[in-house]
Amino acid sequence: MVDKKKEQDDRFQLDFDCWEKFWAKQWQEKSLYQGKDFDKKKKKYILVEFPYPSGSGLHIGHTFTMTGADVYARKTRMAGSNVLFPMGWDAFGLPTENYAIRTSRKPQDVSRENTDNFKRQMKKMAFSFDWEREINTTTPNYYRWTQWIFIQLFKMGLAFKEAMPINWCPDCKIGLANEEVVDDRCERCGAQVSRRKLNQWIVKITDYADQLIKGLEKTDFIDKVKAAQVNWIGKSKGARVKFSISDFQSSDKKNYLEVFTTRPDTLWGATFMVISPEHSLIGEILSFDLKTRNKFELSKSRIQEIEDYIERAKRKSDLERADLAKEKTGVFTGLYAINPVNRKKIPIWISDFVLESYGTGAIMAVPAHDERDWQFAKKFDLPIIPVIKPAGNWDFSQKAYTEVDRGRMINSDFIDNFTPDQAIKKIIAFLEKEQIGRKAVNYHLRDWIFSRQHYWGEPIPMIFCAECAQNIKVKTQNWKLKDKEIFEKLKEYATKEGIDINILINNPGWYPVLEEDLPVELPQVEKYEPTDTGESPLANILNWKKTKCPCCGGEAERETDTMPNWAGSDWYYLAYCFANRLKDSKQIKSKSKIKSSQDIFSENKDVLGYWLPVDVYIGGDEHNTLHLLYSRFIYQFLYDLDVVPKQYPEPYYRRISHGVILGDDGQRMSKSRDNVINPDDKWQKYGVDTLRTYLMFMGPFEATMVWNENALKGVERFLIRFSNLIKTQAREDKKRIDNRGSCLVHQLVLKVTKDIDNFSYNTAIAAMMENLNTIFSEKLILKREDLGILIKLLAPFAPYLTEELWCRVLKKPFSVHQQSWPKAQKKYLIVQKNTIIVQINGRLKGKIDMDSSLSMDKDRVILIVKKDLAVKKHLLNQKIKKIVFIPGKLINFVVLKK
RNA sequence: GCCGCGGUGGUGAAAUUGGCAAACACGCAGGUCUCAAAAACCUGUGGUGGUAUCCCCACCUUGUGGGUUCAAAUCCCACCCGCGGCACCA
Repeated sequence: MVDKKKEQDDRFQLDFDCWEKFWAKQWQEKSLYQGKDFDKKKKKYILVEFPYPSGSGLHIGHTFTMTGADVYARKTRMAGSNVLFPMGWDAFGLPTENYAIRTSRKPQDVSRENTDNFKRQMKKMAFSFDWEREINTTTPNYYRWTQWIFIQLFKMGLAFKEAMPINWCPDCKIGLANEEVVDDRCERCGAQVSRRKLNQWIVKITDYADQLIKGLEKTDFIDKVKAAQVNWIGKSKGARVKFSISDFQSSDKKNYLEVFTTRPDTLWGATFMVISPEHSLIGEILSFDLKTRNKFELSKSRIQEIEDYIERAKRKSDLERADLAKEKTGVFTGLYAINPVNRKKIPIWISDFVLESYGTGAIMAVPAHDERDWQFAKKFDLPIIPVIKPAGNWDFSQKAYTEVDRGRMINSDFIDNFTPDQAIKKIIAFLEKEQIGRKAVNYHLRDWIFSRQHYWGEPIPMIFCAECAQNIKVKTQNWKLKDKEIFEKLKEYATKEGIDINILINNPGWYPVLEEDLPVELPQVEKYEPTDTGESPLANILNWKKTKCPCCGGEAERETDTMPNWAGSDWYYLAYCFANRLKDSKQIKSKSKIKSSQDIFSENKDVLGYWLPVDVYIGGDEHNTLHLLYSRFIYQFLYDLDVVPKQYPEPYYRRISHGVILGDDGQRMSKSRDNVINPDDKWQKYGVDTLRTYLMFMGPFEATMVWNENALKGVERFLIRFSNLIKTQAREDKKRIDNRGSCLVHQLVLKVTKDIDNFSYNTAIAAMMENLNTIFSEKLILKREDLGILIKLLAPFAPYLTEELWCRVLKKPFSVHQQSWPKAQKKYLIVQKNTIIVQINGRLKGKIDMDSSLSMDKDRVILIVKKDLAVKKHLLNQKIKKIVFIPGKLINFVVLKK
């Protein structure tokens, strides 16, 4: 043991083990890093995504990201801001539940252990989080408000239950959101996803699609993130157009097909229509009686063909259906539609390239001007009628012409000769006037499936009363039979709870849990195994499930689904602002009855107003379209509810993407590849400061980087040299000091400050290394105060070492992390000498150092240059045509080429 | 296909308001120290060629090909490649 220690000392010369323990204790006792509500200093809310505390502990990626955030937070704090830099736990989730099932333990216990481990590691890494504000999404005091938000969504008509074909993972036994399915496989376990129809809570995020796009304007997200979100929402502008169906009326008296198109200008070119295999019209067709079948020439074999096609489409996976390379398939329905602009009869086909979930599930096909329609027309020999004349020659039998900004309309009646752009405006006006269509927009964004059939999540705080449901359904179906008593009761309830009665009618039997009864706590259970029936394990806990109807008082049942993982992280950045008040929300609850308006957000509007918005949000690209979009949506919703401050409609101002660290083989780290870097091993071997500084030196903060242990040793060398400099010069006899040292140090202050502000940590460290090299090679002696400045500049990166050097070597007062960030002093920034670059025809021929005042004067520079031996020879026998002079920088002689 | 980002030594990279390409670090080579090794320190290190084995000089070099300019890694045009996201979205 002793030998090992000694060996380490000899080898590293950094006694990090000793200081880390010592200073960690000091910091803990003094709690240096608290953000102070309402402090007069400028506030800065610096947020890094909170982790899911998995069993394997903090991995190197977390360490990297959080170090980056911590450096920024530490520097900002030293520079005089009141910094809020909090941390918490996004602890609901499947891995914990699965682990708990495997080991027959409680998820609560497993989660607590993981959280403790993460926290220990973060403290070791010296992340300057404000631990007073720690939050955990799985504590009832926290998810009480996650549930409250859900209830508000319901009350505003943005949450409803509906039978939805969902992506079902047979391994996890859980319904997945579209976002959780990657290439037709479960994002988590990789199992092939199948489709199931289940009753699911749906949140209407699509209602906020426009607002979510528009809100981006106000933020300072990097382009990549903005683009990803806009792309994900996928807004298209166009028109909805009604095509009547020839000789047909559906059971609900509809005799038309409505389509969405972005190209209403090409309406005259529509030669057929296509509906999705899930379209409701198909059900009608298949249930035709014999007479009707004959009318539409629907022979037995044709009906069979349609049935087969639909059956095949059902079995196809989304991936197969989306395969662009495959040939178009389809089947004719026997029905015809009437093109509303030219009264032409066009056939209606079924094909799986039309998606039920986008637009109206039906399209008008314009094969001359749409690639897919063209392919379909070619396959089934349907007519291709051009309605735009391209600028040049175009062979429509070879390819569709899809441009909008060039060409002229033809074959199109009153819009002939217009450009497609102009034609779109004309035709929309026409459609609206004739009431056969209207301007419309569509989004790729789908509504958010909010139900999960698992134990370890927030219970959805809803109650279902079968009795009420039955009554409401009867009532709405047959208004005359309305039961006055039930209606009055419903009305009374609706008024008391502030819910629009129509919402209750649209969701028969569903009521939110009374807000004063929140949280709906997860019951302690024996078994967490998910069931194969599509029901949550909570469904088996009968005494928990059983409750009273908030409306009629009769027997009712709780919703047993839980919320998705994203729910808790939707508002966590708000929770940090009032984390201390979250802790005693139990007390608030017991305080008589709270009014429904007294939610925790409204109550804390002042403190939210102080801290919001998040100034810098650091996180991974994988959350750009999911977490970031969901949480912006929830914030916008709360904003519209008027429970958060009105000053700024977005939660986050700036978004920074962090990079990824690959294993030393250049591959993504994974256990199977055995290339995982464990931060614990590294700090034990090299110390926390070396690890932190290395992580920041590896490359640009947002880049993908490869782990290189040798480079880490290089950083270690730098820290050793740095501490040697401070140690030797702290005791140095200070007689030989000149200004050169101070000039270098103050220039470094400028550089490091700017670089940290731009998250350009690698160049900040490079500059410090360069500075150190210069000090050594020029054998400069630094003033004590300059040594102090160097320590402060390094402090955000290497907090332990710099504290040691500051307090114990320079003997300055504790703590370096509470010192003010150095400012570059003008008197040290005045440059005495300039290097003039001498070029001939733009090629470097020499450099001449001269007094900076001289270097600004063209004639004098020319004189000096012409005298300089090294340069002079290049100018002999040359005819100078022109001289380009940049004062203080460069002189370029343009000479005639021989 | 669409959107976004990128392509610079042996490696990670720096330089992006046009003005010294390769800072800083790794690696490598040589040296000092040592019985030896490690560590540490010092020196060198883009390529090709030239009476180049010493300083020296010329030319070439930032994915490819053009262009603008006194001057281009940086600006413009065309193309190639890589990464990430979306994708039969009407």
